[in-house]
Order: sequence, then structure tokens, then C-alpha cells
Amino acid sequence: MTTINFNKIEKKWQDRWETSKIFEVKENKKQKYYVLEMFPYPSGSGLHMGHALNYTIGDIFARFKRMNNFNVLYPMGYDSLGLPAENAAIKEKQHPKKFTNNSINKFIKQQKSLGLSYDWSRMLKTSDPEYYKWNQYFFLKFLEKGLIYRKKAPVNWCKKCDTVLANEQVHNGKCWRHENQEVELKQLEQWFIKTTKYADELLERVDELEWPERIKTMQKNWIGKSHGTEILFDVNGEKWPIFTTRPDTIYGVTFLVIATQHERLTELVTKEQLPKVKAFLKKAKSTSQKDLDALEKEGAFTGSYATNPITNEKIPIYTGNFVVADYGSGMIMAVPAHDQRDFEFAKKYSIPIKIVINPEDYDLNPEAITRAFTGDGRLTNSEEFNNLKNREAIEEITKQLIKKKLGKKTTQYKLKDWLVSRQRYWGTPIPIIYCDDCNIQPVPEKDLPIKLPEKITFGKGNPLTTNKSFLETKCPKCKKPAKRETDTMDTFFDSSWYYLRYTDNKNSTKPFQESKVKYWLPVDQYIGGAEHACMHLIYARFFTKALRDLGFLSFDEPFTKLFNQGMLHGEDGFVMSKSRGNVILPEEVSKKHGIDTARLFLVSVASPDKDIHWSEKGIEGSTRFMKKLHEFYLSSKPTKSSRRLESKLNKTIKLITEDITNFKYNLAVIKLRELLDIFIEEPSSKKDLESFLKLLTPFCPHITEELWEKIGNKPFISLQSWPTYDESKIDEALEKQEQTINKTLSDISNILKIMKEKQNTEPKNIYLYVMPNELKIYNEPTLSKRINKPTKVFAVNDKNKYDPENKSKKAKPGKPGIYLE
RNA sequence: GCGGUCUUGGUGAAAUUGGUAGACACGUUAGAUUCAAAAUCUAAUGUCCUAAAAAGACUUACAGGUUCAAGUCCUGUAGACCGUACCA
Repeated sequence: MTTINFNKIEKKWQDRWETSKIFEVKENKKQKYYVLEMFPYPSGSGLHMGHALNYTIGDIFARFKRMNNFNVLYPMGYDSLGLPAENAAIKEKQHPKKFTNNSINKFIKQQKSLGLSYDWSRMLKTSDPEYYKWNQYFFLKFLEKGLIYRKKAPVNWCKKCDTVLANEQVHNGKCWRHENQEVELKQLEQWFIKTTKYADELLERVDELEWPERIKTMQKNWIGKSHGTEILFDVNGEKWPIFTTRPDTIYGVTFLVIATQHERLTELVTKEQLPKVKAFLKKAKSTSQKDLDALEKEGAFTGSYATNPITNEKIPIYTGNFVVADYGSGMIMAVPAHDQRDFEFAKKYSIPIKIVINPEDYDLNPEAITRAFTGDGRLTNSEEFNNLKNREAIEEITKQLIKKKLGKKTTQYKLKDWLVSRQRYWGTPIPIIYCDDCNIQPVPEKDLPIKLPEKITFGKGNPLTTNKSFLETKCPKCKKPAKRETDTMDTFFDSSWYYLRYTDNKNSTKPFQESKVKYWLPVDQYIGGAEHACMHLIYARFFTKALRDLGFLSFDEPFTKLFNQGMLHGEDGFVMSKSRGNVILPEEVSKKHGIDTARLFLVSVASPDKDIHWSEKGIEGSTRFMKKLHEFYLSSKPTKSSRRLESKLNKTIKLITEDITNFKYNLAVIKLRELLDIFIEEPSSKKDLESFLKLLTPFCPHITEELWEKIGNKPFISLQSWPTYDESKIDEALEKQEQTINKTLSDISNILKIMKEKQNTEPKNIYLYVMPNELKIYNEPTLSKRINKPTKVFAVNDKNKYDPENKSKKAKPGKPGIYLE
């Protein structure tokens, strides 16, 4: 038994790949293929097996496409701006830049040791001013185009930190650093991008994407287009629009509810009600929807009233924590009889419940109902609309509202405009200057990038607000002293266009050269987790469309195909993560088993779109395979391939090609295992031995390079062409026969076992009775050898057969009668 | 609350359009090899009935339904997970 020095082999080939630059690409005449994994946030703890799985999935695909003669762009970069670096700065007193660069270097080293075939010359980091300069540039372009505006929006505020907290930094309504400090909500003027301008296109084009259906459904629901009616309610002499999909229930409206986070809530709160409302608002724990839903459905009376435009009834306005501020107008008309949440709210605050729709077969009793009736029926208590079917009433009532100029038909989206302002240091500075005289001024393009100052103090507020050298500047218009914007951009801005920058990552005069983007884009295969279904993937799609309309691009969708990999779980069954403490490090696995073994194991456990469970025992199976492979190739002597091997090989090439194309790597590995066993049993030609290595090389690139060289070839197998198959060599009948014979042999051994155990007899001769047309597939010497007993085979219609117990009657097609004596 | 996903042997899992459930691997057991062990090889291995299944019954979280046929489609129940807009 030879031991394989995996690590030596790995190092050897990783070095050779790097020095020969074989994975670096340029635009050429070949057909391009762009494979991209969602770039990582370089966390301080480095990458674990879960990341390794993600990149292995992409690397296999990139290697496969490369061997199929595509010009493959396969780059890697780092989403290196963001909260964790800043948290580390606060907690560990380390500068975010240093923290980030250390993390990136660690990531690169680890990724290289996984044997990933990236074009490293295209690497990018979003924390590099040469990158975020273009964030600022695009921000200004969007501003010019009218895609950006300012509006008040709530933030989580910690008094002790004197700063805004991310939802993640709020734990049970308390600050992450100050356990006793209740988080407050504060309204701040912030920057928004009009993503809703593209809502329709984002929705419509979902259908043309080759993405998993569930992701497409999630996106559609996230955009959430719905048709309805906007009704104007009179509040203190002003018309407030209210969006509803149920104008048929207008006669049943007994109160209005405004969102607790509504910009104009305070205008509605009367002096008398102020203390009550304030007390209620304090219960809000953070701006996150999750936290909001965890709260009991509650509200408070604002003290104001509105007038129902149809009935002219005076109805109270409440504020409630179940109303979403950014949807519709942030205020709803409540119909307790026909909406369950309104019903519960009305019960809680003793608000009247008025029935305006009855089911077809009986009348509801307002005193007796225990829940809202949300089904269809006929109108009641609705004056001239009584007895109308409610579906028709939606149309009729809307018509009348339009006639009276009290409402209109509208479309609403759940999709909100994108709040890009962040009150943090480690992000792209928003290129805006505030001047007392000239107001809000964009930074001139020639002054970009606005770099983050290096000398800063952490711990109290946003470091940018206290940094004079950053803050103080001159107004670009009147040249008087002015102040810079201290908000930075949401990092989703960075990740919305990075896939474009890879095509031209060193360009210092433009974000990218149009011709390069035209050659490489769109991304043919994007790979990443389903957690990005709604946010990153919508922002990136939006960005593409916005840049298209600004004349930078000439395509509509950034990611033609999308693959969602599953998550890696540790041996304890939980998702692998540092905080769980169940991480497996690639370095350690590599030392023990070799990285090829780990790659093979990771993709063979289960279908890559499902969650994968790591198993220290399970990887042994892959190790055995690698040893078997290595040993076989070192001792193999090429001759001429047998028919059986040729059939199996050609069929396997065909099937594995399909499997890899469909990301069914687990099935491909199974076929490779079966194929190797045939190679071990049967004679094979040099060409076929080479084909096997080619099929395996996307999965195990190092050992296959090594064996490719050992059997007398020049490097690199990574640059070889994918094997083709010859349909005429695939012999399905041969495989069927093999199955039949195996089944028969297993039956015989079973009978032998029983006879030995129970009767204590050991038959000497075996007789098989088979269908006459199947006679040719049973080879007597082979059978005798495999059973280790003399075996005779008869056709059931053979008059001279030896069959004392008439077992030939038992024979069926594919299943012979068996007699032993 | 809204939206999405999952549940198959002792374990990880397969099952392309609804068509032989459990491929492949781990583990376990037995045998071979060995002074012995490890490694390797060979065989068996869903559950139950049975002396024995080559020839019985049952079996894909649970309860129903559609169908000649359901792990797969539909309805409901239970449990687990993901996203929910300042984590990326």
C-alpha cells in the first residue's frame, strides 16, 4: 500500500497553475462563459468548509465549461466594507482597514489552497478607494437622473453609544453593547433610491430568468404588485389617501390606523393623547419587521378623527404596530367585520364592528361573531349598494369614488424604495456637500474618490461626524466653507455592480470599458445562497436596469442562470458557523485527507442544492476512492479496451456531462465510482484511461494533473478537451444482462446459505433453466467461476435437460429456475 | 403577520415527466488475509412474519383526497429551517 502525499501534489500543481497563469483570460474569438460565485464578506475568522463547498461547486462548473472549449471568466473578489469590520474596531480596537486586509489575505491564501481556478489578476475589494470611487460616481449619476431623493425614515438609536444601531446590533430591544439601554426609534433625513421606478420591469422580467422557481416566486412576492383603490379620507381639512384592495367594505370602516413609524404621525396626535401614544411608541424595539411582529398587536388613539368620504361618519384614527409605514400611504382603513387583524384590534379597544357583507345563505350577527368574515357575499348596510355581490361592488364603489373625485384606481407594490444611507464609518462616503447658502451640492466628479479618513476615533457615534479633516470642506459652487455628508452607503450598493468591474478591474478612468462588459456580460451562471433571493438579487437587477438607461450597458438582466447551493451543517446538525463552534477548517481536512478528497466528499454527500451534513466518517469513503484511483493508475498497463468497458465509459461520459450541466455532482461522482470499478476489472486503452481522468479532473484537479503526468502526458489536464462519447459503443443490452446475472448469482448464494444453515448440505452442482432467447447471455465457465461450483445452463425447452424437480417451470424472463444438488 | 423551503432505512442520501422506493456511501455483522492489529478484499444488511422469501406482508412525518399508478399532485395537521428591507 503506497501512501499518497496529497499536500505535496497539491502544492506542486497550485504553483504550476499560478506560474503558467493558465486560468487568466482575455477577450477572444471563442465563445465566452462567465461563472460567478457571490463574493464573500471576508470575516475575520477566515473561511470554513461551508465556504469551501460553495467555491468548489463553482470551480467544478468553471473547469467543466473550460474543458468544453469556452473562454471562461471565473473571478473572485471581496465585499469588504461593512459592519463586522467596524464592530471589530469598536470591540478589539483594531482599525477596520487593517482588520479587513488581514481577513482578505487569509481568504486568498485559503482559497488558493482549495485549488480554485480563479483568474486572480481580476481580484477586487470594495474597500479599495479605486473601487468605491465608482460607487460615488454612480451615486452622482443616479442623482442627476432623478433616481435619488431624501426622506425621513426611522433608525434604531442608542443613547449611550450616541449612534445608530443596525437591526443586528439590537438584542431584545436593547443595545448590543449596553444591556440596560433601551433602543429608541428616531426619525432621520436619509437618502433613498427609487427602485420602485423599476418595479414593473423587475416583476415582468422575472419570468425570463433561468432561476430556481422558488427564488422567482419569492422575488415576485417581494415586489408584491397589487391592484386596488386609493380613497381620500378627510383629516382636519386635509385629504389623506388610503390604499385598499377592498373598497367594497367602505361602509364598514369604523376607524383608521396609521403606522407607528409614519413620518407624519406626530401631526395627528393631540395634546391629550400624547402621553399615551408616547408610552405606546416606546414599546417598539427596533425598525426590523421581525421584531415588530414579535410584539403584541397593539395601538393607541391619536385623538384625531377622519371623515369617511362615502358615509360622512366621523371615525377615530389610531396608531398601530401592525401597519407598515412604507406600504400604501402608511395608513389603513379598518373594517373589523371583514378583516381578522382589524377585528382583533376593534375587540381590544371596544371599537364598533359594522357588518357590510353577508354570506349568500345567512346573515351575520354583529353581536355574535367571533371572527371576521373574509369570504365573498352580498353587501348590506351599504345604502344603494345593498345586495350587490361584493366582487361587483369593488368595481361599482370605485366608480362612484372616481366620479366624486374621492378616489382612484391604483397599483401598489410591497417593494420599497431603497434606503441607502448608513450612519457608519466603514462604507462608501456619500459624495454630497452641505452648504449653508447653496444647500445640497453634489461633489464634482473630478474630486472623486472621497476617501475615508484613516485617523479616526471609535466608540462614540459615527467617527466621520467627529473627524474635522473629513467633515470640513468647501462648497463646490460658492467656495465658502461647507460640510460633507457623513452618511455612507449601504454595502448592497457595492455588491450591485461588482460583476461588471471584474471585466476591467484596473481601469482608473472609467468604472469599466463598455466593450469588455459587452463581451463578458451577462453572467452566464451565478452561484450563491437562497438568503439573497430578495435583497441582493433585486438590487443587482435594479442596478443593471438603471445603468442600462444611463447608457452604460446594453443588456437587461445581469444573471442569466442562478444556482442556489445548500448550506453546510456541522456534525451536530446545525449550520456550520463560528458562533456555533462547529466549524471544520479546510486546512485541517486537507492535512489529513487531501483537498481533492474533501472536494470530492463535499459534492458527493448530497445534491449541492440541498443542505449538506459534514461527517468525519463519511469522508473515509472518498479517501478510499482516492487511494484506489491512485494505486490503479500507478500499476495500470494500457492495452485495448474491452467491449464492456467501452460501453460503460461512453455511457458514463454522456450521463456525467448531463449531471454536471445540471449541478447533479453527487450523481456524477457515483457514476465515476462505478466506472473506476469497471476499469479495475477490465482491460483498457491509454485513451480511455485518459478519458477517465478528464471526467474526474473538475472534481479532483490536483491528483488528476499528477496522474495525467504519470501516465506520460504533458500538463495540463485542466486545459484538455472534455471527452466525447460514441453512442454506437453504448450497449444497453450488455448492461441489462449484467444485472440479470447479478440477481441470479445473489439468488443462488442465498439458497446455498439457507441449505447450509438449515439442512447442513452443500450442493456440488448448479443447474439453471432460462428462457431460450436468454440462453446466450449465460456463460457457463464465468458463472462456474463466480459461484465457485460447476454450473450448467439449459433452455427451458431443451428436451435433454437435467431437471429432476421440474424447476424449469419456475423460470421467467430475466429470472431463471434454479436447481442445486 | 407576510413570503419561501424541508420531513425517505441504524446514518448521509438517490429516485429526470406521477411508473420496480432505498442507487452510491458511512456504519454494523460474518468470512479471507495477518503472529496480531491496522489497512485491504469478499459477502450480507429497510421493517415484520417465517426454518427459509428465489415465492408473503408492510414501508417515504401524520390524516385524508385525486389516479390504473403517488416519496412525487391536491387539502389539512405536526415539527424543523430560511428571508422579512441597517448582517452580508
